[in-house]
Amino acid sequence: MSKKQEPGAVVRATIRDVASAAKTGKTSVSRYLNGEQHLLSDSLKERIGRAISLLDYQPSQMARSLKSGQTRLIGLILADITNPYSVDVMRGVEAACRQEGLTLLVCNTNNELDQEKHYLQLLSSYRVDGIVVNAVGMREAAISTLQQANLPMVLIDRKVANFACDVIGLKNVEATQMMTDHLVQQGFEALLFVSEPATVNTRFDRLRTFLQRMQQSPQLTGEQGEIELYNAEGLDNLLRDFVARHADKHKAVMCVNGALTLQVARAMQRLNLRWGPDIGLSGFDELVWADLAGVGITTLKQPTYDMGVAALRQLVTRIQGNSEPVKDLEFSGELVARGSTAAR
Amino acid sequence: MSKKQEPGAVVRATIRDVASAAKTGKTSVSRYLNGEQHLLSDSLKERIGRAISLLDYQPSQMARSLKSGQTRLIGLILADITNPYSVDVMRGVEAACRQEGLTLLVCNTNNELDQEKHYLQLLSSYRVDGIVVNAVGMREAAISTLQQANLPMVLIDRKVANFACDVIGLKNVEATQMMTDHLVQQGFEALLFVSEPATVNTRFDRLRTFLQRMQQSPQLTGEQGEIELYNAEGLDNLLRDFVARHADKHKAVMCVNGALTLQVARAMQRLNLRWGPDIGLSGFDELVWADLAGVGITTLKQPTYDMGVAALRQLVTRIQGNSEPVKDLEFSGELVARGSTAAR
DNA sequence: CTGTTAGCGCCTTCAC
DNA sequence: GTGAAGGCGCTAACAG
Repeated sequence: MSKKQEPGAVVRATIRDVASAAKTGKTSVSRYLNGEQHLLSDSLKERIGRAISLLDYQPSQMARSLKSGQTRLIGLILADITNPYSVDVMRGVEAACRQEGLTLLVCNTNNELDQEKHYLQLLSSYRVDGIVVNAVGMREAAISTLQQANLPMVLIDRKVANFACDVIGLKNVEATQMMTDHLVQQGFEALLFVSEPATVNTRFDRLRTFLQRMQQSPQLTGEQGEIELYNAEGLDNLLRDFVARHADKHKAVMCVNGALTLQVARAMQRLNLRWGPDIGLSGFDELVWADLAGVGITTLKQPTYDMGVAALRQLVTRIQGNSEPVKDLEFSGELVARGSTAAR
Repeated sequence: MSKKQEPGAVVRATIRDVASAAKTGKTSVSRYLNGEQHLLSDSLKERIGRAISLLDYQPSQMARSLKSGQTRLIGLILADITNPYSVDVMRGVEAACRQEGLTLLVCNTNNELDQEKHYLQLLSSYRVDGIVVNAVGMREAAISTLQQANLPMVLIDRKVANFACDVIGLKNVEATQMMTDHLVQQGFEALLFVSEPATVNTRFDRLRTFLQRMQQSPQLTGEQGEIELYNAEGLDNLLRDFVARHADKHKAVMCVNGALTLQVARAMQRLNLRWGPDIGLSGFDELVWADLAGVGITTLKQPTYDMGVAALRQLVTRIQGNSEPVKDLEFSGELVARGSTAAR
């Protein structure tokens, strides 16, 4: 009698089927599969090989991992896969995985905490060897529960409060100073730092550094604006107001990340403000289209690929038992000056 | 004696540990976990709950799936996660998964056949319930082996030769005609269709349709150029040559996909050709920056999100046992006319 | 209400 | 060279 067959549950040959088809025991098949073929006689190898391809047999990783406790799987949790930054980092992680013989599984949390929790749970319950996380928020406990679970983890870009974990990120202070100084040197007198709500430390660090730096030049104006990414009207108002209040000064806007730079550029277009001639514009994160938009948009490029590689390497050392104190691995960014911040 | 502990293999409490900590049997714990709590006495529930949180117990999905044969997991294989098209589709797939209570695992093949094979194997061996695939190439057998394995699959955008499978894609003929007609109506007389090598049917279909359509207007010139995505020099030459040979005509370039549109825009910038004033430019796939680049770039927008949703829904019907003949689900695109194809 | 038992598919001693 | 037996963590009869 055939065994219970739920719809969608696919019938697969098992090692036992192969064994009986090859008129041998499971052990020999297992040996055949695990590179111990030198222990088998030629005729047996032959029979097993034939049986495998006949039955289209594929060993169940599920069962294998259950036995071994190891999966050679790495999880990558991304807060927003729409963000080119994330994708670029991912490519680094991926390349490093390949080199280590690990397989990468990617999960997108869509900036939702629920999803983050869900995927963290899932990956953990599937016993991945480690997880690289670009967290949604910084004060969330979801992630912490897994720390106890002793599952190796590495954070990317964003830290999580009360969670001791290696973090790979940008030298935010240095980068923000570079960018601020650049704008000042180019002759801008009133600067607006636009950020999404500072729910992650990265945004906060950049803002803080910007404000500190501006305090060193009292003759200049440094302002901040906070805006939700897709609040177009609010952004228009923010910019309009900023421009109006500094009609007689050279003005520039600095965006906390690439996603926001896009929105600000759109807003400027709506307001008939040309970046370059009319107003300065710069933003964190490189954009593939930065050269194509008007006179070009100045960006602060992060070594995303290298950061991804570094994240995975660090994770691997943890997986291998490295128990040094956690550390921050910070990378320097590079200012790519373009027409949007040309000297006045 | 503690059991053998490889580095990186994490110690986890098992259901047995919980059972003994709660002074009960595994079954009760299992029941507790699987929502059959009404069968348990309050005191037992209490004890089990305490034991679970004390030991920080997390059930092993590996073992669970091994038992049930079901994973509620869906795999998504993307040829190029760098491509916004793919990411947009993915968001649709993801949303639909969530609605169905499925979990999505994403794999990026980086346009490498090896990787595609690897991930196909992997997902299959982990017994995912189904796979959505954006294949690397169209004449590859790797994917076909899994067909026999009876694993539900749906293809996105690209077909695979000799592989009977549902395909979700664009109405390429209709879309190409729309775009071609648009360029003709706008007064362009010499059109160049630029494509990456036609290793996937989508590119081929679009090219074919373009050429057919151009034959209907013998007074116009329709040419084609094939170029590798990152061959900048070759692309420059291609464009330069095209422009030179049609010095006296209104010229336009049509790009087979979004990634190529970006490269062509860059090339035009290098050659000091302004899209709009100097030469027409249009491309398949919407681009977030299409409005920001000069006078704007005309695109053919695909309903990517809806396509992702449709792909998953179709996959789910297959998982549930739907055995209708395979079908092509084709979606209409939308021409978004911008300054780059303004009438001459 | 609760516990015992028998596998899911695989790998790994251990014995022949 | 080869195979039988036990167990990885879990669920689902089947008894009490």
